[in-house]
Amino acid sequence: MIDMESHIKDLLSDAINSAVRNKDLVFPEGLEIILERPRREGQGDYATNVAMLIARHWGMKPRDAAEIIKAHLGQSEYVEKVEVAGPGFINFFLSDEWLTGVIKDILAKGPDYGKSDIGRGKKAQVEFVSANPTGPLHIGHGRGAAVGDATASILSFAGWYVEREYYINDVGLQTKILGRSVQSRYFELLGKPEHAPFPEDGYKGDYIYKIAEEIIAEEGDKFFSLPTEETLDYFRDYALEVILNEIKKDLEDFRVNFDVWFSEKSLHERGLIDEMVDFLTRRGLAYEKDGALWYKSTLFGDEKDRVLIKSNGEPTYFASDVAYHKDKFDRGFDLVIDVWGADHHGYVPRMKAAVQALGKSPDALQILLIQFVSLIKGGKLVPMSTRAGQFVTLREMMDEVGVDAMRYFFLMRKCDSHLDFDIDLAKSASTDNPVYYVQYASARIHSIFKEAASRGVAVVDPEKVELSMLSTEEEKALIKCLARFPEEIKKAANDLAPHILIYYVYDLAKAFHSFYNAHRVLGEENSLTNARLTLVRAVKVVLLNILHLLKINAPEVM
RNA sequence: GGGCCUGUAGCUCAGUAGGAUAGAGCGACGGCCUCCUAAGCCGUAGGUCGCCGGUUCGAGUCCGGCCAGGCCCGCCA
Repeated sequence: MIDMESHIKDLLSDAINSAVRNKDLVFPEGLEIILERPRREGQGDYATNVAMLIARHWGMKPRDAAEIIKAHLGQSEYVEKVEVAGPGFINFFLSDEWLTGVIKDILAKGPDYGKSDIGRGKKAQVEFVSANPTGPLHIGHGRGAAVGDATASILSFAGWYVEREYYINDVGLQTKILGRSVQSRYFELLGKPEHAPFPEDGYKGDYIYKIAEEIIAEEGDKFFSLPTEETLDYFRDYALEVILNEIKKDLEDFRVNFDVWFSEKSLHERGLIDEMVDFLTRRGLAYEKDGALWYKSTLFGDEKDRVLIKSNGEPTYFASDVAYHKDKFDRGFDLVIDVWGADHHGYVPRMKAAVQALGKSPDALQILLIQFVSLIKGGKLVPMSTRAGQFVTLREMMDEVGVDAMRYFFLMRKCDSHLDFDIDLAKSASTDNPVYYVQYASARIHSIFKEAASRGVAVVDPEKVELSMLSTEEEKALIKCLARFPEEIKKAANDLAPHILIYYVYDLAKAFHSFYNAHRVLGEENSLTNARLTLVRAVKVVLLNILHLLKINAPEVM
């Protein structure tokens, strides 16, 4: 099966070239032929505005240029008709041969249908979630997890080599506060709260008590006799490990698996921060002022220079991050994608500036900012505040609404749009719920095959099926929808935008449901039943490919 | 004060490098199961794309200025 888009582009550029020769015209410098898919019926399957772009160079009206190009177009068995329309569009109507070719192509490729090679095997890394291991994941992390994971899957499907990575902030002030919080609860539970007062900005959640209880169960009161400063590291390390394990389990149950768990501590232990500082200093990109070491990020568009090493000798969080990103690029990634909460957006310019200091294009780092999620329950906003320890955890949500609905809802919107997550809607087994709508298509397809088997209708080799019998409006619309999948993958990969696939899979389910309601697959005359059954097989392939990619279940029965 | 994101139908949102008559879902209204799952389908209504100006053959899309909402602006992490 040929790539229809490039086929039509070839036809067009050949036509323009021969028009240029015949009519003694010029071929405009840098002209690029763009195809689009017209929204409206009657405007063909593909359209181009190239005549409108070229008209000025040829000194004629757009429609006249379009007619000249059309007159020079070569024949193609896949193109049924070409029309000049509107202000000067050239519309291509594809033939029935093309439609049947789509179905055969899908069934031949199966799970590979829709794959692309636009990544050309280059290395991409997606770093996401990376929540501090100081407490359980909440729903905001869930959205980042879904978006990061789906983005990675899409890139992989589009021909990139992809790794998923989680950055563990296992050093620094927050971990110390965590340690103090647990230590304090430990003494509190043992009736000696005065030994270690609860820190002012400590972690107040119940999980801190649980960890303290575990320690009591394992170690009893053995820390009574030791100075609290000496045992702090124990409490901190213990808590970090417990919490990180919970995070890992939450993510696994959310169907996210990381290739690399990268410890910030290891950056320090391997001396990578000093190495980075040397690197910048040697290049004249760092200077001392007020006893601190500063990075000249203003050279690369940041609004002010940033401190790398504080006057007390400690590196800033930013320094760790620069060293971390240097390490990412040192590991050979061509594209590094960071998924951050949108509240970190002010951090983007300095990170981009850092990437340039490392000698990379700022585009080698792409940052996806994940906007906040508002939970709606009973039509009302669920109040949430991390500071007050009042938040809904990822685990609670998974238990309440299920992973399929969560992943679908988190992927449903552009990641930089606020998301209203309607819990009642996500849970409802009703027509309103888009997850069920899409999954219902899967269940119906399975039901057709089950019924076919019980009626003794065999699956026939697509080459031996009269696919030309698929001639109704709904059938053609469904096939055209199937044919869009590879393009949707490319779009989603280029834009790092999983929501494109959610919109597409919804369209596909809609086209299928329309077909299903308008026509019967089984019980028709043999050749028609075979043709429709073959079409349904193709729908199943595409539907499953998408749902697998997004890690949403495709139930056989609902 | 500066910066980033958002502003499209009653609600929630799409909208391809600037293209043709503005797109879905929900909600509202009206139809469709003797039949492979009605968790479905079909139809109707609903819009000065926040406001004003500019760029051009053409602007929801690009530029400038306002307005509204959210977020950020530390030798915190």
